[in-house]
Amino acid sequence: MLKVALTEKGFPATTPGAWRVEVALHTPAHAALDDRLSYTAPAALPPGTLVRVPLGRREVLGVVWDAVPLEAGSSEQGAVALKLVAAALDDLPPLGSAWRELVAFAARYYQRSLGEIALAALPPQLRDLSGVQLARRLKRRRTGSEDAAATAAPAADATPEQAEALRRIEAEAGPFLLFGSTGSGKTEVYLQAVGRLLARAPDAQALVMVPEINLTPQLEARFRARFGSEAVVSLHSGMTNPQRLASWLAAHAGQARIVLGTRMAVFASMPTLQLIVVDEEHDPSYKQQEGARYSARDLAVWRGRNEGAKVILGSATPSLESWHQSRPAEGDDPGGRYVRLAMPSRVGAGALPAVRLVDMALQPPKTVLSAGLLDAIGQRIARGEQSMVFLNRRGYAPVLACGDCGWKSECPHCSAYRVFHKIDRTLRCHHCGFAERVPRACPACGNPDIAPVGRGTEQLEEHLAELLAPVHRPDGSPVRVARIDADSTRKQGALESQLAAVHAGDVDVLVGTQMIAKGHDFRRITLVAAVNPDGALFSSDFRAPERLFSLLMQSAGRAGRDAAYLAAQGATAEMWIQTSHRDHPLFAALRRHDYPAFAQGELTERRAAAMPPFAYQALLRADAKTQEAAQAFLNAASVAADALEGADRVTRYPAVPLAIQRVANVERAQMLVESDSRAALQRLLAQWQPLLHGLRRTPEGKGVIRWLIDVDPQQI
DNA sequence: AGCACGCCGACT
DNA sequence: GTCGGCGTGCTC
Repeated sequence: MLKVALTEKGFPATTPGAWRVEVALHTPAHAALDDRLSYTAPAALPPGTLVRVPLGRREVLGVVWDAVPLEAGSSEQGAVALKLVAAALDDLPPLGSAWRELVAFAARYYQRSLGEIALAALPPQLRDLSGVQLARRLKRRRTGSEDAAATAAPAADATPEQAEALRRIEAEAGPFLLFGSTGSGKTEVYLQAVGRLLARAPDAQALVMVPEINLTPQLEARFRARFGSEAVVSLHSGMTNPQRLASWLAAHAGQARIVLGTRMAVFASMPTLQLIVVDEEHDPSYKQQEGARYSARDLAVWRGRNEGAKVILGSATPSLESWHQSRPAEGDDPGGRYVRLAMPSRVGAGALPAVRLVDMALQPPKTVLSAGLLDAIGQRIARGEQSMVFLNRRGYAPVLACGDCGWKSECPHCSAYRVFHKIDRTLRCHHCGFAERVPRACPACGNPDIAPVGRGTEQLEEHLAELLAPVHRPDGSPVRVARIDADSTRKQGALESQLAAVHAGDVDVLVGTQMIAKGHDFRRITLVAAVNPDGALFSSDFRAPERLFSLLMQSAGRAGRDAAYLAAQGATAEMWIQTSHRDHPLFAALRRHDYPAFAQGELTERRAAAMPPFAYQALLRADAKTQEAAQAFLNAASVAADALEGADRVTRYPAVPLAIQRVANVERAQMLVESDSRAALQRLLAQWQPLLHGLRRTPEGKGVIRWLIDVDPQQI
């Protein structure tokens, strides 16, 4: 550590080091500060070196971006007296140019500061570890990992479809969209693509991303079994800081051949990266929803092209962006930039489930579970099979209301209702977290008769247990209903143990939110039901149908995963959907498990309405003390943008309140900004940034708490 | 973002 | 009389 003999503190700034270094620091985007600050150093620090530098009264971690020699005696445009770099972490190899290019691109594209992205991409522990501690950590890593080179298990035989996909991945440049139905063995393609790479190139690295932390353990198990434990590390926010640091160091040093992780892993330093896999590429979780709002999937494609690494995007229901980008050439249309690889067949799984639509308009009013569905679940239980029931609403009931005076359980801090949780007798706001004990009587009029309105997973669980009480399992024992959602899995390890109970057959009916729709492979589930999916059909968010279709397809994929089991049971897998809109075209495509037809319909509409992927969008959002202040800021920003070059190519819509306009006593508004040219949109946003800083000082900026730009927003 | 400085209410 | 509320301003 500190091989460059860095000068003691208090060294006079008038006799600085011989070099001026530009350092990227975590300075927030809306602080009107440059994203690189200049310091002096007695030696040339190579770009990518991690340094500690003084900033105000504290000392922070930064990344050297550039170093230039200082002319002896020249007073360096004289403006600011430069401080000295306090320390360089030069035991660590500098971050490579490819990594810095990725960070720089992400900062530019998503309108954030360089240092914010750079520092967010580094393991948090680097920030507070001293050089000595870091050196010790590096040494431990090196000594601990010499053995166990290849305990690799042999690959399974590829099906003809898998073999063809692999052949094209080898032969063509990509990026590839691997369009494989649930159960088609996409993971096996990833495994073999990685396997071939590692066998061919002795030091190559591969990055494999999944949308959720919950999905990493099973993926990790498969990769470790195939390639040996030493080759594989994980990177996700569920790890402890020391674990994350260890994984990050192993990837940075090139020791880890395979990095598995969630969206943050797209920024992993991997000096010999040659393959990137983005599994379930359509999943909205790849878009970061706070801080720097980057899309890890889009960055993966950019990174792959920039570093010459192959990119595989995999999904059974691709995002419409990726689907459109992978369209084949036709007539005048040269086609998209991605190569589409289709794997329609399921491997070792039963036929896709039959989709049954229950017309809720024909059911008695207030029916939660139709008699037909209940009966079907009962039959499965009697045969020892399992069922899964989805409802995308946590808690017991979304609202508690007084029948006398009309009081409802509004959150005092948000424009939303507090959800009734029966288990701990609380009213909880799902937006700001405000929780109170359920009142005994109506707080407004004293009426003791207050009642839950609507239903959530807690109530559905209770309801199902009651209705199914007369049914018995094959051995005569009573029915067991379980629930998995964000509430039931709050404790560490709770999800794992609950999933294990389902696998062990201790559960007959599993109730849950979309959490259970993703990835988990249950062998004995033969029936899946969506109780009330209608909300998304007529949502104001144009992406809602796309998300619903994908969720229902994914859910359907949970049923009948094991062909041998289905055959032995003499069962057929079923997906039940309760809806009041059974003629909706979405369901027609779903019935046939026909994603291409669904996508074509949606894309036709999107093209006609000039919406993504035929237009490029960004949101300017403002948070303020009052809704008027938030909107005034946005409108002033819009007026200011008129003067910018190329403003005529970018449409700015009126400022509107967010769907939930107040959260934790902060009023929120946004403005949609749209163009048919990504470059034009980018140019405008880049020029807009300084104007927005300036606006904070004007009367229109009064009361504005913060503002932010969301490029390629997921939710509008 | 931190972390200061700076001017007004309830307590060791 | 102080401890501390968070409003405003600065960081090479």
